[in-house]
Amino acid sequence: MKNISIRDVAREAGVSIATTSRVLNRLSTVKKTNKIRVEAAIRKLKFRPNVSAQRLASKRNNAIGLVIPRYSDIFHSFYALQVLEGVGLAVERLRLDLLLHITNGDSFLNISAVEGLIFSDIIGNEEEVDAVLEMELPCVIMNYLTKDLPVSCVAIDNFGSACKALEHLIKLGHSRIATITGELRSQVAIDRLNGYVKTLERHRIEKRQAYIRYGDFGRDSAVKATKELLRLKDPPTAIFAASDEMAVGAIQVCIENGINVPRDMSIMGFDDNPLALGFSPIPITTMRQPLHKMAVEATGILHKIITRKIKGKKDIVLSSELIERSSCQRLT
Amino acid sequence: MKNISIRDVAREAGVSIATTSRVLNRLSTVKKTNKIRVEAAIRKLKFRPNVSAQRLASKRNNAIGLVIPRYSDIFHSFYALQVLEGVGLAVERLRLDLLLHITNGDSFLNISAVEGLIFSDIIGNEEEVDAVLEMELPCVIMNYLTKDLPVSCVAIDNFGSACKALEHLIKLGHSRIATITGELRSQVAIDRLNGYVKTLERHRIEKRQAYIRYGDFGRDSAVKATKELLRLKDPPTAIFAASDEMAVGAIQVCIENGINVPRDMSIMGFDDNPLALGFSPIPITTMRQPLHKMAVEATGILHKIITRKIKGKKDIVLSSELIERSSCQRLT
DNA sequence: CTGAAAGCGCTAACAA
DNA sequence: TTGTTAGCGCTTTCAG
Repeated sequence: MKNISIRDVAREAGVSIATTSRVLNRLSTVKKTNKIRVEAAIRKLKFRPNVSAQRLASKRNNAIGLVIPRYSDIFHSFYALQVLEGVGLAVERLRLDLLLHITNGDSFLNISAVEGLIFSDIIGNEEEVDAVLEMELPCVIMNYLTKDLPVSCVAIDNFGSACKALEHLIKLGHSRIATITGELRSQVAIDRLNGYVKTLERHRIEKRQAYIRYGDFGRDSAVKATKELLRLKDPPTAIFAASDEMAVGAIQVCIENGINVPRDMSIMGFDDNPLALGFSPIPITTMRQPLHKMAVEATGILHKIITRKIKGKKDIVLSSELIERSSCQRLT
Repeated sequence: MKNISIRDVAREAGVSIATTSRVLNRLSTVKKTNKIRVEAAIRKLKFRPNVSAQRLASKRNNAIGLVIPRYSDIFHSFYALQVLEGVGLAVERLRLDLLLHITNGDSFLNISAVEGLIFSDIIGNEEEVDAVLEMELPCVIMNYLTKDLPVSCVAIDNFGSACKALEHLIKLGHSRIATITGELRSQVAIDRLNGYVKTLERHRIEKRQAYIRYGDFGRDSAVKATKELLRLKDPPTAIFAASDEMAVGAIQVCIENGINVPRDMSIMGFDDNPLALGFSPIPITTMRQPLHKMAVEATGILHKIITRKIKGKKDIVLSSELIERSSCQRLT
């Protein structure tokens, strides 16, 4: 039993290969009766076009690559998952194939297998990005804005989001507001910290060095930081944690120390990460990042670049949304 | 600037196309000097073979597909992530392309784009599995054992793992052991429950219906179940939770109720899921499932089937490992 | 609206 | 060890 090809379908339908190809490609220049006959033949023969041949002949390949850096714990990251899901959904709608490439930078995706690339993050993949750019392969970078590189970016406004978060806390009457930062080697964490600082300045609220504690997005670092904050002679009345995981840690420490959240301490998270929120004793007020949307947008832009509906660089910045739950309260 | 092809390389190197192809494919029948010249030409021209042409000509395509069901929260699942990471790693080592297909069953992966398929789970993809089997496309199913289907399976011995867990608790002197099950529509949850039941029987320990509480793998369900357990006139001294998430919930409830874990209550988890364990106030004793290994094995088997190093069905069952931490204690 | 035919870039006999 | 050449299965002019 050999594989059936377009030839067999053409013969079965009593038309030429060209006509068969036309109905395959939905070209409208086919007489209705012929179209029907071809479609019947396809069904009868269970014909599936050979994508490699299609790609070779058409010089299109209808596939994009998603490259994800291989950190040690990238796969414990809510971020990676949302990206994957968003891109996965988008490619399905766009009817593109998705080639997944998880790399620490030492291997490369075979470039001719895709028409474009999405980098879920630039960190750890700088070289590959450069290489791709040099080959003029369409590409978009997520979660990072660059003015220097001629490449489209889709990112979240972490600075603005942190500002929004702080505004909320201030509006609730807080002025003794601490923050637990994320891993400051990441731009994301820096932006969130800057948002914290700038908003305090804007409101002429005194900044205290002791209120800035350095975390790493993980729960343990927040546990440590929160304990330190509670030991302060003049402890804060609110904590802005740069991640929900850290917010959960902070809440747990407060509870263990008999401090009621939110009555005695307002705690705000960041991410709206259900993985973390599920473990919180009380619902956390947080900033919801449109990660999923970011991924969908990135895929859409890439597709438009590939199909030449966009030329040049196109950046998108998405903003986060305040999700009020019950871990923050008006200062009484 | 047109794309450079093998032709250009051959001309540049002063050899034939065939020879060029040979060095591309690492066929050892090429004279060293020619090999070097070709390699130099490739580098000079920055030549990258066109994979579609290679695939069309060779009838191999060096790509496999991973199909992941699109549950509403598949992407909050530790399971999906471990699978993805494991398969991702394996394909990189095997130098295969990975096509990712996240589906709720209504769309299909273009079969000619891959040489084989891995199903991360059979649930929700029964039809696609059947279709694939019918086309005789190599395929392996993860996390599910079937004797009925002529298809290779790689799964974890959930029954045996649960038995091991119970043995541990019993060895610690417990006999009033409760369990909080997973979502019983899944085979995994059923197997774990059966392991619980069978081990109690084997040790002639009285089974009480009240000690079996039905959860859904999620924290909330365990919170509810644990509260019920604590209200019992004759509460258990140990709880075997079918997931770490549930174990965390159970521990939190105990602590809230002034019950010391592990002194007054031993709690055992399942999964060794760092996402959950990080939120636990105390380190959880649990069963570590080799999910990552399962994914790597599945990829390996698929590759062997494709390359005909294996014929027929080949199943692998992996067992879990007891990870002793501090949420369980000898009954005093 | 249709068909013949020329490739797409590469692999793999086969012959040398 | 090498080169010649016939396809792989499809798309796409181009002429009808």
